[in-house]
Amino acid sequence: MNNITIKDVAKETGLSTATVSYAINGKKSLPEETLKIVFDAIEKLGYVKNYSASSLAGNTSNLIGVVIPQTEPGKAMVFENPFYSEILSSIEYNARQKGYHVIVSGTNADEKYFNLANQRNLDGIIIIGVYSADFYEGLKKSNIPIVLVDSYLNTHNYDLVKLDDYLGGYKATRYLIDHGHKKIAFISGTLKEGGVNVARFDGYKKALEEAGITFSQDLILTGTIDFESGKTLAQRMIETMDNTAVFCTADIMAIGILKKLNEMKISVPDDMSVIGFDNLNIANYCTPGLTTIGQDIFKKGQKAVDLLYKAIKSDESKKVNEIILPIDIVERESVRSI
Amino acid sequence: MNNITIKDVAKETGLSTATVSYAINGKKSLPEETLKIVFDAIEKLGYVKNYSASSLAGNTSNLIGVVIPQTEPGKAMVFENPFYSEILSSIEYNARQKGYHVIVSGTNADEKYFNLANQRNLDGIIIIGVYSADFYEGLKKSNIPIVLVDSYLNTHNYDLVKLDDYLGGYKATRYLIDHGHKKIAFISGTLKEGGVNVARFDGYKKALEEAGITFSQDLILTGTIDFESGKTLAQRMIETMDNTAVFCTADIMAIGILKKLNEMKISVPDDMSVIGFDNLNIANYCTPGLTTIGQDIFKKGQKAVDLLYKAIKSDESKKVNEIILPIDIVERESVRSI
DNA sequence: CTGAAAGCGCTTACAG
DNA sequence: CTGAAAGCGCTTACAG
Repeated sequence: MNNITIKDVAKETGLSTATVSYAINGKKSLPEETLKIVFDAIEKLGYVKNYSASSLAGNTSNLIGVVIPQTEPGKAMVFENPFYSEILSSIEYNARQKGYHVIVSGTNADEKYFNLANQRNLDGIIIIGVYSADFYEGLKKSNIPIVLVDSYLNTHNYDLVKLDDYLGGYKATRYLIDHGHKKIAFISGTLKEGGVNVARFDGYKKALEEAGITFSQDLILTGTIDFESGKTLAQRMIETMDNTAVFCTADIMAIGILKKLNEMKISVPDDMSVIGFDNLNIANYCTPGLTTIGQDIFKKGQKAVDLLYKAIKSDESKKVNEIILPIDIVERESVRSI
Repeated sequence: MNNITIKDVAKETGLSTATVSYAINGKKSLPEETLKIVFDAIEKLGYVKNYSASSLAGNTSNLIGVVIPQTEPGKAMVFENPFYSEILSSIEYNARQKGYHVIVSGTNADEKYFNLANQRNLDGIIIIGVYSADFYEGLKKSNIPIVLVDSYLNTHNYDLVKLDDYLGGYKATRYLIDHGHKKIAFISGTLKEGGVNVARFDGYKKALEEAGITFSQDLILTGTIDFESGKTLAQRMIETMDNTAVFCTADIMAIGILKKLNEMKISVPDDMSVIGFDNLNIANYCTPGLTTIGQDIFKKGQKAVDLLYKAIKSDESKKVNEIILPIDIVERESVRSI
């Protein structure tokens, strides 16, 4: 308590608090000498900036918010899908390198989030996934820089980073076709407008069409993006289809499929080929290893932070940046040729 | 921008900012009428509290910090072990219910963390795992309430929540013994003083002793708590021991063991029985399902928040609280009788 | 190149 | 029961 403040540094150096502040924030170019004096004193006294004060006075909080979808409104366990913990980890790391702290909040992503943004005077927000129109409207009221991750819904012209999901869907399906499969099921989370699943679905259909395979709605199954839903849909798949392969748009669901098939004594890949999407760590952990469409989640987080940082720093220049990260097939053991 | 402030509310209601503040914070008991007037105005104007200002003026930030161990100093990917994302999720959720936001930071848990605590004026800190003496020293300087999770190193008398790790180690080993195993390997992360592994190790030895089985150092292997290390140690285990079962003190490592054994064509549980610790989601995802010592991670996070909240609110009354959560065996398919 | 001073939006003794 | 006012620790025009 009774902390070292900028005043103490001023006293110690014989300079004014203004000069100390200028030195710390590098907003005015001060002579080398002055800088050294200030930084020496800071070092000596062990001064650290009080962000509450700085945020109040200057309207920069060095705090960024990350919005992550929740399975159910108001619930915990935002991280049941490891994709989110992996990307959050990357965001936190990259933000830290730039001097920002991260507030994750399971706040229902509705108008309410706008409150958090104001209460904490967030410098920027990274939004992962797709939300209701209300949510974006609410945020629009503030002028906080925003970066969208994995969203095709961008009526507000925010910066965004995503994958070529269409290509991913295409490649996954094509990979199965190249391995001789013709009856290929498609399992995913809800086909929500603006979400990644729709794009992946389109890629799936394109690959089918290109190979002269007739698309059938009977091979399509959707649920929620979690392990249990994967299990449930796997069972339904076995009961209602005679497919030889399945493309599942989320590894966490694909793992559920693997598990259920194993329980049903259906061998992967001997009796059924499975390909996922994400290349989560668990795709590597499970047995058989899951062949999947790999994305670089660390880089995704990094790019999101980079874009946000630029937007925060440059206020103006509202040209929209869109970064599309590459995807690749990661071959493991869950697909076989027939 | 140009936000609604307490002043606007004061103007709207014809009261002073002091009264509005009192109403919001409920620190003085105001007449029902006044409260209603204030809250109606707040509702009408859409006022939200500016936490920066509140933190500056009042020294309560409604912000809590969570310290999570890092595999390597300064690195990202704090969440390679899903245990951390699971407990963080619980902490965030429970903190939110009480009106707190959470800052996770991969800050190296050294003296530096003290800076974060000051910069952000944290109301409290939850520390998961065991750190260097420096770290605790640094924190001691502030008077911020702290709750330790999974630590036996408590020279500073902080509140803490943990498991009966000794009992867990005992039960796991006993379970294997009851299934006819006598040569039981022990695999864990570093046996760091004050950490959970030491306690689990003691439980392991106790069970052995009780069953009249001679302890052998040759059956002990330690590494880092991650998937890859699990794989590596599994190989070493197979090459150097003739055990029939292994107790691994972390599911994430046990999953690595399962994977490597599968690669080596050693069947679990036919050729080798494996029991883990944690009951992570992935213990359920993998095949065969991992039998493990289950802990309630959600509750662990919840209790940590509860203790912290009490400590924040009650300033005084420095009696140390210690909560020990129960553990249980979760039976799946990775252990067989011999 | 540097400083005096106002102000950011709250909280809280203190007075009435 | 309510209000005037000081103060928390910064930042930033403005002046010199």
